[in-house]
Amino acid sequence: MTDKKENILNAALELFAKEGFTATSTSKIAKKAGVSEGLIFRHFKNKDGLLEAILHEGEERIKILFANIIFETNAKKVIDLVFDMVLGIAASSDATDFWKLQYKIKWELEMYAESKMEPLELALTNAFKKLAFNNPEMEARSLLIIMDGLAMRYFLQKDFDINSAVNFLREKFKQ
Amino acid sequence: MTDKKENILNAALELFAKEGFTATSTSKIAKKAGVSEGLIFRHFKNKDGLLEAILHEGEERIKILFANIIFETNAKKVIDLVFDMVLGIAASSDATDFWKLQYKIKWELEMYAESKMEPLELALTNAFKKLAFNNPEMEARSLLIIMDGLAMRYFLQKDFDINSAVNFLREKFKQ
DNA sequence: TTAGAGTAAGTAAGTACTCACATAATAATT
DNA sequence: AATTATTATGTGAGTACTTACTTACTCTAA
Repeated sequence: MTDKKENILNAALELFAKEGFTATSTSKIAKKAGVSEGLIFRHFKNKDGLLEAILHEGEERIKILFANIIFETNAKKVIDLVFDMVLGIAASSDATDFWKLQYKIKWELEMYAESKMEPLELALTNAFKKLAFNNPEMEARSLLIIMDGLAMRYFLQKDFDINSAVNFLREKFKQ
Repeated sequence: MTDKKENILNAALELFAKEGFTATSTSKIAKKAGVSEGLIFRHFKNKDGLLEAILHEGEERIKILFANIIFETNAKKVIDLVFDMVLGIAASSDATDFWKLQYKIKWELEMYAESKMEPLELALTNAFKKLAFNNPEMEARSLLIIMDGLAMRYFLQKDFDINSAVNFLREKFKQ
């Protein structure tokens, strides 16, 4: 991958996350990346292709992030790691941009990729089963719903205290 | 309010909720509403003004919806009514469009109006206090976070079973 | 020498918005 | 009551500008 191609991907990620996909023009991306507008179309065919490339890179990233949780055998730790993941995203500004884009795209283009979350949901179900919860499937699903709620607040509500919210909810899943 | 003005508001609500604010052009709205494009600007000054008018109508609607919950004195019922509200939104297709817009706009324009939810959060805090929960503030906040998570899934995940999710989570807040 | 990386200057189709003008409803004045 | 003046509602054709995308071209490295 050439430098300029990477510049385009970085600039697009940042702008899409900040302004949204439709509101970000290819000329804005080119300017930010320091390249000619035509180069975007040389490398990615069209604007959709550029988004696809970013999302594809993202999938790899998500896989790696999830792998650490999925391969954990201690049930209690699995649940804890999911909460830690949220705090981890909030701690890294690079990860924040990336995850914000994931959510923004979900709302703007209405493409909820359930399959992406499936392995995590399965790992959680298994963990709750081990801990003898009497509805492990729903318990796992609920936890992921809560994650979405937390993410939403974190990204959109300026003064949101994610740490205290995460720690409180963590306790709710302990007994 | 004239018929044509109302047509514009309805068409815009539907299109904004479906396609997003930026992605919806004023010409599309005019066509759907069956009016000339110029009339939009006569009535609402500009595209932002049109959105503002829709959002303002929405605020009144939210106030009415919340009032029923806030004036409930039975603590257990307050919590139950919040869950009922979510199911109510899912049951009415008209309410669905309206609430979907609220969320879409949040993400697209990144304006999270915390103040809108404040009275509801207060009522919930009070309810949890009455029920002797030992962190009623966080309990209330968590419930609203969960509502956001539920809304997100309902609007974006096609096969999401909101009824079973709501009923399961309802139980979690009972003891 | 040939393919990929890169650019500047285009393109047609849209974008939000304006303006001159027509008509309908309301108010004021005879 | 009848006429006039004034506003509010509505339109169609236009505006300047932006949009995603193309094309013809140059440069560079293998």
